[in-house]
Amino acid sequence: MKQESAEDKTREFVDLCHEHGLKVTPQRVTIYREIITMDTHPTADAIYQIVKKEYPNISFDTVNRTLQTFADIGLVDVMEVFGGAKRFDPNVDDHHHLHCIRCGHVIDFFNRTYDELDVPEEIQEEFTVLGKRVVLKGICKACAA
Amino acid sequence: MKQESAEDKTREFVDLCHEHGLKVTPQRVTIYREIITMDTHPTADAIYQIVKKEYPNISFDTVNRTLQTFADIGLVDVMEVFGGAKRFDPNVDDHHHLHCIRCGHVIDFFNRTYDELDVPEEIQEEFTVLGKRVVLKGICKACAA
DNA sequence: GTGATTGCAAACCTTTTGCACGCCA
DNA sequence: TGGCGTGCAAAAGGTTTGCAATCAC
Repeated sequence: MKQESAEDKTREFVDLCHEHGLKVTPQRVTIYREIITMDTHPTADAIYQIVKKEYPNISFDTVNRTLQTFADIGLVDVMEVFGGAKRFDPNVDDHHHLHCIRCGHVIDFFNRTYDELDVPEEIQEEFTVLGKRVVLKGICKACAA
Repeated sequence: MKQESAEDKTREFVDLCHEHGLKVTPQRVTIYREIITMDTHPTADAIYQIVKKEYPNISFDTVNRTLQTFADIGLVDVMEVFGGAKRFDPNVDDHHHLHCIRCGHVIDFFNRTYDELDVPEEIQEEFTVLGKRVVLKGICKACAA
């Protein structure tokens, strides 16, 4: 979790685009700048609604396609959801999820022990593990009340 | 994992329906009998295609609504998916998932250590944990080849 | 200049809703 | 018999696709 200035972030973004042969368009920059400040798991439409304020002419398709592109280059994750619209996770650092089965919300949490979970030999033989996540299912405080 | 005869299973199902005030209809019995034999994570449509063979007049809606009903009474789980159609998990025992980011398939696996993972105090204070699952993200053997 | 990207529209897929009929309890 | 459950049809919601115009390199 290092602090970076907005310019650093933008430079990083430009580099990443070039690495993957992607053009740096104002639409992509705007979307990028919006999502990196989010700590929720927005749908494409939610991002579209926010980006539209700064860039009124942008189309939903551009936002949606850009998010797919960002997912392809590892800039965002596509989240596991339980029905409904696809959600994107701007936080690609190791983290875990609390999933409230009542309201459906997914809350991020961090836990070093879970990050360092051992993967059994027999699974590593059959499957190349790239990341791991613990999902806790239950009832959040708001819903319990 | 105890073995049970088909009649045992059906009796169990009838009991469960009565417990929840649900009527035992031939459609529900047929769907139930089909899904308990599955070890995959079918979509509603996949189940519809299979059930239709045995019960040609059944409608997709009935299958879909029945699956929701089954999910409500804990007979199946609604799976977390990464876009696309909702998937149902007929296996409600504790288990974990391998998620192949290339083909999108999700493979079940069982692991006692993961089942017994400790949940940190500070989370239990904020969140009533009902279940836990480890999701390993990576590349499956078929896709690696 | 040229190929990637955008914006628009239509198509597609899945899920949800409303309603009349039928069947289980 | 009463009310839940079913089947059909339409609507809604989200994603994908095709194409012409535009823009970054």
